[in-house]
Amino acid sequence: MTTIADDPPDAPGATEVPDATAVGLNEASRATTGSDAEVAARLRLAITRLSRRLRQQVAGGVTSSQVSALATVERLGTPTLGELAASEQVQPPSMTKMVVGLEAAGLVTRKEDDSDGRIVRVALTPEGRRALQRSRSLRNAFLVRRLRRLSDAERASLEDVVRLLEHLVEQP
Amino acid sequence: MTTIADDPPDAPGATEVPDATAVGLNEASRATTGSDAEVAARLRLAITRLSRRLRQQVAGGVTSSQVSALATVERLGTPTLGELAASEQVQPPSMTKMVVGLEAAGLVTRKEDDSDGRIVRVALTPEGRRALQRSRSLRNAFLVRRLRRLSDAERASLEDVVRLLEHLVEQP
DNA sequence: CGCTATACTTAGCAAAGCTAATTAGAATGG
DNA sequence: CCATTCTAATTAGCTTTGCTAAGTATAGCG
Repeated sequence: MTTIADDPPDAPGATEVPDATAVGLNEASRATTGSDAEVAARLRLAITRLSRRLRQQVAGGVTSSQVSALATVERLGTPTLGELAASEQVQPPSMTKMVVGLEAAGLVTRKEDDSDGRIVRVALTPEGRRALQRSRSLRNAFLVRRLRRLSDAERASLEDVVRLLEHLVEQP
Repeated sequence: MTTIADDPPDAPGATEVPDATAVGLNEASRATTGSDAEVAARLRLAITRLSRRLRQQVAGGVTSSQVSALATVERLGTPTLGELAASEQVQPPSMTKMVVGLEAAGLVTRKEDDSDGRIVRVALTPEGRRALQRSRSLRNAFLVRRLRRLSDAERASLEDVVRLLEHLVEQP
């Protein structure tokens, strides 16, 4: 069961956004608003391509997915492999593979749980923590460079954008 | 452990508040963002995870990357393979492979250019066009459902968000 | 005509995901 | 207390999507 599949057949286009100008972006082009579906389509394509670009930035010998996993380990403390997989929204076997790689690279440790031998707990090594930080500065340089070229208004709303995307991801 | 004094105080995913209304958007004052680097880090993680989710939605027998390519072909008319690769920001060999797949699936045609035998032009077939539309409704349903759950303020700024992301992607 | 430049393809590899099946340990019921 | 069943992780094998390096074919130029 892929967490994602089904959903209510729902529902009418709860479309049109009344008060624009919410974020200080160019309110000129707002008139051309498309339907939810159209915005969704564009969002999807943009995400797909941007992600592609980011994935290629394999800086500091750590890949994008690895950084994501490391960041989640950091956030959760010493999660079980299953918790980690759930948090990253991948299947357990995928996370096993990822963690094996990270362990081989010396970035995390795996340790059987004391009270339950089935459980594997994952923790950051000092190297892992360093890699995470290095990645934060190094790899993000690419993005930061691009962010710099945005207009002031866009930059100003960036944090909101991020919040929105995070919110979108976190939904069940 | 520790040994690592200077860690950024908060982890990227640490916005542990998936509460819709809690995400207060806009307010010009928000321009006082965290550092560029920190916002960039969060943006990257959000993009990575969201893209992962979207990729899993392989609806209608067409994958996410295929849809992206089809959409670009539609947008460009009958691009050369090189133009298509550039537009999708992948290397030519990757696009060759992709197009071979799409052709095998009957979604595009490949045809040598009349005046230049080296050039291959790609065009949508009627099936390709249909697949694109089907995907737009089918696959986007997933996103649309999520978008519906956003707060009004978030929804209001969605189009700006998309514009910003598109802008980010398009940069050279 | 021969050389170079361009456009695409082939070959081979790697990352990151999946499902199905297996193994090992925990929990439970007769 | 053992057999069964459930749970957590792993193994095996596959797919998609990307890459680089090297090859092929055509164009264009001197």
